[in-house]
Amino acid sequence: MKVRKPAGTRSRGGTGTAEVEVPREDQAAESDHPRRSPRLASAGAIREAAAALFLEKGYQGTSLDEIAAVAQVSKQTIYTHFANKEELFSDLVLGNAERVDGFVASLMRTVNDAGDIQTGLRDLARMYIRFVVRPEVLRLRRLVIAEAGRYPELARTYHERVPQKVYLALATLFRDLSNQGQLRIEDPVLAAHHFAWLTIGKDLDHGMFFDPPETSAGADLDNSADAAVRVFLEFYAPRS
Amino acid sequence: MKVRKPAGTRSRGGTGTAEVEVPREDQAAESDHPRRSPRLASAGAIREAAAALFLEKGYQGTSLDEIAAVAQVSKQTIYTHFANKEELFSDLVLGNAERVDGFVASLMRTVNDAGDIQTGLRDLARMYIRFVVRPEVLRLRRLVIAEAGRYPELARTYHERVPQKVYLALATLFRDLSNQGQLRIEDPVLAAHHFAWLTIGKDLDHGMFFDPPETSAGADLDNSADAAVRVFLEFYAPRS
DNA sequence: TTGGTACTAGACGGATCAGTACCGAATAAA
DNA sequence: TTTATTCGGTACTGATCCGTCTAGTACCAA
Repeated sequence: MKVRKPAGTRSRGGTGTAEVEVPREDQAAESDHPRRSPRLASAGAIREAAAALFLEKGYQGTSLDEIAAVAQVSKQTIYTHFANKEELFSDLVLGNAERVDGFVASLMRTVNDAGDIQTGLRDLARMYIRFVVRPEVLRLRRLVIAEAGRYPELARTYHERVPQKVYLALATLFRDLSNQGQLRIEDPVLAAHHFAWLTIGKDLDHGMFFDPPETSAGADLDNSADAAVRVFLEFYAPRS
Repeated sequence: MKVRKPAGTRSRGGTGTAEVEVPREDQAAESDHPRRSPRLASAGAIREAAAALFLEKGYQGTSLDEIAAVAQVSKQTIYTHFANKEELFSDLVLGNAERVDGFVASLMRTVNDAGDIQTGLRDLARMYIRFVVRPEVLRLRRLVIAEAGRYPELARTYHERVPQKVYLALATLFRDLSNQGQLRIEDPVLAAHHFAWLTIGKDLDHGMFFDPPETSAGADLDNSADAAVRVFLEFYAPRS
C-alpha cells in the first residue's frame, strides 16, 4: 500500500502527474500568526499530491494518508502547513482560480490584435473553448460542483473568480465594441452570456458527465467556436 | 432494472419533503393502519427518504442508517428491497430520469399548438428554462456530476436519458421545421445545441454553483427565454 | 398448525478515516 | 557541543459507515 522510496533520494515533481498548477507560497501568503515559515519544501509536494488526488478521486474519496504517501511526506507535516483537510481543499481550488486572470487578459489581447471583428471574436471563441475543455478545468469544476452543497462559500468564490470573471470581461469587451460601433448591443451582460454559452455550452456539458479522455479533437472545437460566432454576429453585428 | 409504473400520489405522513417524485410499485392501502402497514409499502418510503437525503446531502454524505431512520424502516428492510447503497442510488437517479419523456412530449406539443414559429419557439424556450431551473432537477444533476467519477456508467446513462434526449428532440423538431421551410437549418443537432444553451446556459450554470433558494423570478426566466429565441431566429429563420 | 413473508430492533464485524501524540533522526544555528 | 526546529514513521483515538446477522413480532395462506 505504501509507496516507499529506497531511502535517500526524494524526487519531488519527478512523477509530475499533477496537471494543475500549484501555487507556491512565498513567505507571507498564509495566515499570520502560526509558525515561522521554515523550509517549505514539503508544502509544494503536498499541494501537488492533493491536487492530483482530489481531481482524480474527489474530495471525500481522497484520504490524507493517501496524500501523505503520494507526497512522500508524513501526515503530520500536512498538518503543519494546513489546518485541516478542508483548508487544503480550498487552497487547491482557490489557488488555481487565480490563473484565470492571465487567461482573461490574453483573451482580450487576442481580440484587440485581430484585424476585424469577425476574426477577433473567432479567435477569442477558439481560445475560450480550448481553455474550458481542458481536463484540469473540467475536473476542478466538477469537484467544486460536487462539494457545492457542503462548501457553498467555496463554490460561490470559485464561481466569482472563474466563470463569472470571464462573463464580465466579455461584457466589458462587448460594451466597448458597441460604443465603437463594431457591435450593436443593448445589454452587454446578456450578450456575454449568449456568446459564452453558444461557444462552450455543448462541450462543457459533455465534460461534466464524461471523463476527460474523450477530449474533442481540435478541429471540432474550432468548428464549434466558428459556428457560435456566426450565430452571435448575425444578431449582434450592426445592421448594414 | 425493474420497470415501474408511475403510481398515484401518496405521501407517507410526516416524512415527505422529498420534492422528487418517487415511483411507487403498489397502490393499495390508502388508510394508514397505525403500525402494521401493507406489504411492500416500505419500498416507497425508502425511496422517498433516499431521494430527500441524497439530494440534500449527497451520496457519500448520506448513510443508510439515516435513510432507514427517515423512512421509519429498519435497515434490514432496505436490504430486502435493494442490493446495496449503490443500487438504491441508481434507482433514484434513473427512476427520475424517466420523467423527461413526458416533458419532451409536452414541449413538442407546445410548439405544434402555436400559431407561428416565433410564438412556438418562445413558448418552448419558456417551458424549457422553467423545467431546468427546478430545484430537484438542479440537485439531481449536481448529484450525478458529483459521482460521475465514481459511477461513470450512471452518469452516461443519465446524460443520455435526460439532457441528450432533449437535444435530440429539439434537433428532430428543427429538422422538420426546416423541411417545412419555417427554419433554415443545415445541421439540426448543432442548431439544437445553440438553442438549448442560449436558453438555459446562464441559469443552469448558476444553479450548479448556488443553492436553490435563489430561484430566479418567473419574469426573468421569460426574458431570458425570449432573448434566446430572438438571437436564435435571427440566424436560423429563413431569409426573407 | 405450519410455513412463508414482511418487518423491527439492535448488535457486530471489518474497514476507513481525520486528527493527535510521541519518538528519533537530520539539520542548522549558537 | 549544545540547542532548537523540522520532519518522517507509526501507533492511537474516536468516530462513521456498509453490510450482515440474530432474535423476535405480526400477518396471511394452505
